[in-house]
Amino acid sequence: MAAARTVRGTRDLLPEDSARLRAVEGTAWQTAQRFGYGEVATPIFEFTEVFARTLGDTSDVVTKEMYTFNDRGGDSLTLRPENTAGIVRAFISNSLAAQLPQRIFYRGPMFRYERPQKGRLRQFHQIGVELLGAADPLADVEVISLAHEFLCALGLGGAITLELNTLGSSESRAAYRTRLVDYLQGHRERLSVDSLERLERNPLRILDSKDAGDRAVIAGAPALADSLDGPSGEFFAAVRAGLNDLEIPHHINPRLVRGLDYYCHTTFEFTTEHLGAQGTVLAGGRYDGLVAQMGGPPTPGTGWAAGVERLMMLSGVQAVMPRPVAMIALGREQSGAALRLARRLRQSGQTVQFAFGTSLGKQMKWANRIGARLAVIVGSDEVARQVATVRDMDAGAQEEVSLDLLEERLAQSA
RNA sequence: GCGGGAGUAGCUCAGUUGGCAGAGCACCGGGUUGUGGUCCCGGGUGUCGCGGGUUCGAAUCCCGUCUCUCGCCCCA
Repeated sequence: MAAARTVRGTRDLLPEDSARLRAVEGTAWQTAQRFGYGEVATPIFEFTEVFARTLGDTSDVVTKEMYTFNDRGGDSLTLRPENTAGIVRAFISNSLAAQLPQRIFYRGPMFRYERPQKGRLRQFHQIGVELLGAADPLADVEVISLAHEFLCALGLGGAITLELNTLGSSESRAAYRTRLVDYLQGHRERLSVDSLERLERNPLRILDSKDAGDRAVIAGAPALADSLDGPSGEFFAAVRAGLNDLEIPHHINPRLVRGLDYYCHTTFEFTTEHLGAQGTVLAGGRYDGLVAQMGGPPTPGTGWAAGVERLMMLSGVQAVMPRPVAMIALGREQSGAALRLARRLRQSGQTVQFAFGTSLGKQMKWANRIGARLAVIVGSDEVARQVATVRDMDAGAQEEVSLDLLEERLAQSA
C-alpha cells in the first residue's frame, strides 16, 4: 500500500475546514441568490477539447497545467481547470439560450497541475457567477457589485482593492495587439527571456511583467486606451459610471490583462496585499465571443471566479459547530431508553451525541471534551421514575426532568 | 518548469563538537464503577519526512528523493 499521504498539492478537509469552506460558499450562494442567480453544477471532468479549444492553445493552463487522461473508451478527458468553459458547454448542451439572460452560480473543486504554494493548490475550490446573454455594460456592473457585496459579507471590504481595465472590443484588442507587437519587436534585445516567450504567445501579458527591464520598455509602449474605438470607450465609461452610482471604489489598472484568450472589454480583479504572490482573490471579465466559439448561438457573457481557499485564509471565518447534547446511558439495560430519547430529541431539532461507555465519570469527561451544552443522564433510577437527569455543563447544575417534558426543557435552554 | 528556505511527539518547538530523543501544551490511565472542568499521581504516545552513504556510533556530516514554504512563470 502506498504511504498514507495525499497527492502533492491536495489536502483533506477535516470537519472544521469543511465547515469554513461551506461558510464561504454559503455566503456567496446567498448573495448570488438575492441577485436571482441559479446554481448550475457541471461534471468535474469534460472532454479535453472543451477546455483546449476555449482557453487557447497557447495558454499555460492548456499547455502545462491540465490533468488529462484517456478513459477506458479511449476518449481524452480533463479534470476542469476552471469552470467558465464547462458552464458555457452546459449552456449550449441544454439550450439555455432560449431564455436570456441566464444568471448562473457555481461552486466546486478545480484542478491544475502547478507547483503548489500558499494559496495555490492542485485541487482547489472556486465559486463563480456567469451572466449570459446580456451585452449591456450594466451586466458587468451587476457581476462586479455581486462580487463586492459577497466580499463585504465575508468582512473583507477593507482588505481588498478592485482593479479595473478594458481590453476593448475584439477588433480594438486585435488592432492594439498589432501595434504593441510592432513596438516590442523593435526592443527585443531589452526584453526578458520570459517576455520574449510571451511575445510569441500572449504579448498583452508583457504589460504586466514584474521584470525591471521589461517595465522600462513598457513605459514607452503605446497605450491600450489610445487604441479603443468609440463604442469600446463608451462601454467602459458606462461600466465605470455604474460602479460610481453604487459607490464601489475601484481604480483603473491599464496593465490588467487577463491570461485567457476569450476576454474582451471589461476585465477586473479584487486583490489583496495579505497573500504574498497570490494576491488575486476574485477575477473575471467579459467574454462575448466564447459561446459562438464553442459552437453555440452568438451570446455575450460576463462573470467571475473566486478562490475559496484564498478567501478562507483572508477572512478568518470561524467554523460554527453546534454544541451537542450528550446522551449518557448508565448500564446496558438503559441503552434502549437512551436510544429512543436521543431519537426524540433529534427529531425535535437537537444535536445529540450518544455516549459509548459504562463509567459515568468517563462519559462525563467525554461530554466535557466534546463541548456538550447539556448532558442527559439515563440510569435505572431515572427510568423507574420516568425522568432524566439533565446537567448543564457550563453551570454545573442539574435537575430531573420528566421524560414527557424533555424536548420542551431542552428547547428552553438552547 | 526554474531558484532559495524548511521538515524532530497530535500542536509549537529545543536538541552543544557526531555519543542513551527532550520541553510545554494536548492526549491516555489512575485517584473517582452515579458526575466532567480545577487538583494530585502515573504514562512519551516517535519510521527524528523517506532511501542510501561515511562512521565504532548519525536527528546531527554527504548524496538522492518526497512534502511544505518563499519568489519566478502563471493564476483563483
